[in-house]
Order: sequence, then C-alpha cells, then structure tokens
Amino acid sequence: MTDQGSLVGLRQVAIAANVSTATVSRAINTPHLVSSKLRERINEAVDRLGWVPDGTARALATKRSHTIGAVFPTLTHGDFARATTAIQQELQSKGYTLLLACSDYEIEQEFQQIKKFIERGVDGLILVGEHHHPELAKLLARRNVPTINTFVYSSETHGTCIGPDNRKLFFDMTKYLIDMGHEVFAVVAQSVENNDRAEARLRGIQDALAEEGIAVRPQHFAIGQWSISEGRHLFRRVMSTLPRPTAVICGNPSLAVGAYLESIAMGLSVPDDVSIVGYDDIEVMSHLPVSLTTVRVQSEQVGRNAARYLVARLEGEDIDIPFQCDTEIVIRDSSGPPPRNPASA
Amino acid sequence: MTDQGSLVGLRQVAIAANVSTATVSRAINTPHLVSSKLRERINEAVDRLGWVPDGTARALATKRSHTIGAVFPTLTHGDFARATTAIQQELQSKGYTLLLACSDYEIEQEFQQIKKFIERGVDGLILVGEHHHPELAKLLARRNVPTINTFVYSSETHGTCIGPDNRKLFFDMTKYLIDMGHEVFAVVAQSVENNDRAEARLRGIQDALAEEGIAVRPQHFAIGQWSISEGRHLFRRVMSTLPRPTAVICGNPSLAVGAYLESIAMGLSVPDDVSIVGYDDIEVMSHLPVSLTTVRVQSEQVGRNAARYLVARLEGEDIDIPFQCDTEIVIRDSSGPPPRNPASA
DNA sequence: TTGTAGGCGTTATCAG
DNA sequence: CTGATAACGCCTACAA
Repeated sequence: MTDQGSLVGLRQVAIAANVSTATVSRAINTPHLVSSKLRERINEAVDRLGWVPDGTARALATKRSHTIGAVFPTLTHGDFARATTAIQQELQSKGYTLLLACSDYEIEQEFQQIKKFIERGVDGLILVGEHHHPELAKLLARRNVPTINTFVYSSETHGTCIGPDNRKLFFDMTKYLIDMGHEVFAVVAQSVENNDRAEARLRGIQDALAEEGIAVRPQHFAIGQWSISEGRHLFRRVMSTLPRPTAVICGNPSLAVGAYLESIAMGLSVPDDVSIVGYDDIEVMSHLPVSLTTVRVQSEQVGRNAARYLVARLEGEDIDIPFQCDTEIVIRDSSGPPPRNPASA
Repeated sequence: MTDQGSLVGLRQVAIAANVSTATVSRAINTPHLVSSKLRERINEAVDRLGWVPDGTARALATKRSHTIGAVFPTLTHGDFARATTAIQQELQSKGYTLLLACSDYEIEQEFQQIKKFIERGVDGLILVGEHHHPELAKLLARRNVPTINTFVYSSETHGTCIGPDNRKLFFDMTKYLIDMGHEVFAVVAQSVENNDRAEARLRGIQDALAEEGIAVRPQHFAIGQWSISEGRHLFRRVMSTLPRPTAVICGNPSLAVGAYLESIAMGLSVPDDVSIVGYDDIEVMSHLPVSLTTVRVQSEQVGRNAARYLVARLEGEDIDIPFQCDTEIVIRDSSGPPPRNPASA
C-alpha cells in the first residue's frame, strides 16, 4: 500500500534539483568539483527528500565497502571486549563500519566467518593470533584482502601482526619471581588449543625456568577453563601436591582471581605462603584485600592501532604505528619472596 | 602485474560450466530448480575457479543485505558483551552478519551510527533502551527497517522491546530488604542520563519504599561512574552519614563489588553491619569471601531472542518468542536482617 | 529446465 | 564545471 515503488534515490534528487545524477554524486563525494550554486540546490533537495545514499550500490560501483571484519575468539573476555571497542571507535571516526564475529577458539569456525566476511566485501580483516586455517592465506591472497593478526607480536612477522610479545611477557614475569628466590612454580592456565598466545606465554615461563635448570613439575601444571571457579579448583589442586609450590602463575585474570580467592578459603596467606601472579590487569585485581600482581596489556592500543593500520593501508596513506604494544608488569601485594621454611617436604 | 583485470565472477563460472549466468545463479540460490547434471557441473566449476559470490552485488539486486546492525552503549559491560555474543551466534546460524557500533550512552552518537547502518543497508536493527533520538522513529519508518529495543520491557510497547522489567526487578529486591526489616536504605548507582533502564530500576526502589512511607534520604543517594573504585568511594561516603544505612542497593555489578570491598577496608561486617545487594550476576560475586546478593538477568537470552525475532520477521516466519526475559533475585550471603542496634544515632 | 535481457543505485569515463 | 552513458556483479521476470 504505502510501499511506493520508487524510494527516493540519487535520480529523484537529481530531478528535484534539476541536474544530472552525476552532478549529485559529485556534490556528495567531491563537493569542491561542483559550483556552490548547484551544491546548495542539491543539498537542499537532498534533505528535503531525506535521501540516504545506498551503500551497497556504492560498494558495487567503487569496489570498496568501507567495512572491516573482525573475528575474535570470544567477546566475554575483557581484553577482546576492550579491543573491539577501540577498533569500533577508530573505524567509526574514519568512516568505516565494523563487522563482528566470534570463532569460539575454533579454527574452522573462524575460517567460515572470514569467508562470509569476504563475501560481504570487507575491505580488511582483523584476526587474533597467527594460527589460522591452512586455506586462509590462499583465500586472502586471491581476494587481496589486507589482514592483521592481533594480540601477537614476533619480529619475524612484523607488520602483519600487532600486540604484545607473549613469550617475553611471561618470561620476564617468571624471571621476576625467580629473582625473588622462588624455585617451586605452579602454572594454572587455560587450554592452549588453537591459542598461540597462551602457548607462547607458557613457553616464556618454561624458557625462564630452563635458564635456571628447573622446570614445572607435572603435578604443578594445571590446565582448565577460563573461569574463577576453575581457578579456585586448580589452585587448590596444585597446592595440595608436594613439594608445595611457592609461586603460582595464572594464565588469565579469572584464574588469578579464582586462585587468590581460594587461597583465602584455604587459610593461606598471600604472599607469605604463596605468591600469585596473573595475566591482564582487570579492575578488581587492584582492589582485592591483597592486590594482585599481573601483566598489563594495552588491549585498546592493540585494537586502535590495528584499525588504524588497516585504514591507512586502504587509504594509501603511510602512517607509522608501533606493532609491538606497550606492556607492563604490575607488581602488587600478591607476590613476594618465598616462605623461609617452605612446606616442601 | 598479477592483478588480473577480471576477477572470477558469476560470468566466468557460467562460461566454464558452459551454461548461462542465470543458471549458475539458480544453482546457487535455488538448487532444486536446476537439473542435477548441470548443478554438478556448475558446482565443480565454482570451486575449481574458487568463486566467492559478491554480497554487495547480491544485496543491490535483492534489496536484502542479510545484515543486522546493533548499537550498544558499550561493550565493556558484561551484560552487553554477553548479549552481543548471543546475537552474533544466532545471526550467524541464520546466515546473517552482525554490524556493531557503540553509542557511549550518547543519544546523538547512537543516531549517527544508526544512520550509517541504514546506509549500509542493514535489514534490521537491535538497540538498547526505549529512549532514542527524536528523529529516529521517522527515519526507521521511512526506510521500513524493523527494529527491536533490548534490555527493556513494558507491556505497553510489547513486541518492539525485549528484556527484563527493570522497575519490577528492583521493586522486588527492595521489597525483599524491607521484609527483612530494613528501614534505612542507601543507593549507589550509575548516572541515569540516557539510560532508561537504570532510571526504571531507581524508580522500582523508590516505589517499593514509598509503599512503606519511606524514601531514600538525599545523603544516601550516591550517583557516579561504573567502576569498582567508584563503588568503594560512594559506599564509604553513604556509610559515613547519619542515620547510617543498613542496606545499600547498588546499580551495577562493579559498584556492588566495590561497595563490598570497601566494607572490608572499613572493617564492617557484611551482612551484620550492613546488607549489600547488586545488579547483574557476574562470576566474581558468588566467589567473594561474602558472596553477593544480586539480580540475575539472562543477557544471552535477550540477545538471542532479539536476533531470532528480527530474522523471523525478515523471513516472514511467525515464531513465538518471549519478550520478557527471565530474571531472578539471587540471594546470597551479603544480605540479611538489619543490625539489632543500628548506629543510627 | 534453461536462456535472454533488463535493472538494482552509484560511480566513473569522456565529451561538451 | 556539467551531463550522458557505460560499467559494477548478480538476480529475476519473461520467453523458449
């Protein structure tokens, strides 16, 4: 009924302003190429008719969708949520729109999402990690879609990735604990399946330990889900083994908070009985009765720079952004020297 | 150099399979209308050439982008992050893609984002709250874009909104505290500016109190940011006034956690000295030394059903989804009767 | 069941 | 500076 066959389009505007469609198009996209007289008349017609340009038609004609796709493992983890926000803001300010999908840490799902995004005509892609579907490189090359891997950094792949040096991060953290005298380490972390970042961090711990000729004992190595309750569970488990660890390194903030809360439940004193350190500085960590030592990663920076880089490449600009992001070991109250007389029978 | 002038498109596939472009199109979109012989030949050609259909062209021709836009105030709050994930999953499974933007609780920004989305040709829109830009209704009507408002529910606007009944939620929670004997209430909440959900919750508190002929005293009414540190700050402030509140109702999980942590710092005993209740059940709440009483909102359900509803409408299906989402007052250890001899001079 | 041809709303090329 | 006109890649009556 009310469905008028011809919604207002470029043509209607042209007619209303008594100019050609080409001129309207120019008035919108390259105003400086249109006389001010016509420009005015056209603008007037545009908002009198309430014309909204059709992005799909424009995309078809220009072969640019002004759209960037991002595929994250999940959105419920603070770091990815922060990065997503930053990406969105940055893109927004440059006139781009964000397409978002989650892979659930599944490489196949990630690949499917990416394919969908390419169908949708994204101009660029933001992914997480360097480990992707084997077919991906081929696909990206053929369609020539600029892509950047986030939350990873290694000098070899400089320029196609942006993030912290995960290995070094935990290498340094471990070193810090070693320097304080710790010798018996436990690790409470999430699965490294399809997660090269977590895997790199684990390697960092092991490398640092190896330099001292020590290693994490099997009974001190606990892998599980990403959650506080899992952190409690795993902390209790590793603390119930001998020799009892004097330092527990947690692979994510939920596990760290869980470990700390369980230490309270177990009647342990942190850091006197055991040191606990985590990864990613979420707000609660600094407010707990014993504040938690952790690693701070500038997720917003990662997201913002990833977006900036992509847009710059697309616009043919040549900006210089740092690909390695700022990180910091935030030393708080949950870490200290090992107990004098450890209960390491 | 390698930039072949003609990327593989529908036409090249047609040639390769020695059929018309129409047939290829049909083989993809309505396979049952194509003889199996040709279908096979075409499929073979498709993946031999590695053809990826061009979504923008398709969108232009069909006037359907299979794209849904969502504008959230922020992504860093757990409830929205969870809803976003659910939306994305639901859309994905139905062959739709999610466009995401954040409004930062700014109504004007929300409007701009929505306009961009409409330019991009979204088939539908998911928003938060019922309070939007005055021009929005007109715009949506003209372009005929189905829209659903999330995280709100009221019987009057049934069908265009989906979420919890925010007012009732806090009405009930307050009632629960009243029934336990509390008379002096403090409220620690975020700003209600451009946030009709928070505003409704506040109204719920006030309505419940009004039934008892009481009200929140000005000095017990603390409005601030969404953060743990703000929660600590505001909690200390309201607890330093007379008469001292025996119950503190917090407007979001960060404020609640902050309030609780500050109670520890102040040497108060919860719930013996003061009851603390929050909104939205985030994991840490149930793991703190004193677990927090709060309201649980099924954000995933909100997101999933919003997406489902929109897709169903677009596909002309007629599904029946609940628009009011499940909620629950989770009573834990942080709430109890008021102290016998309150320090209310 | 398959092919032909025109159109979706813009942009871009090329004359004027 | 402005105006025709041909793409852009796919879909869809309509005809065969």
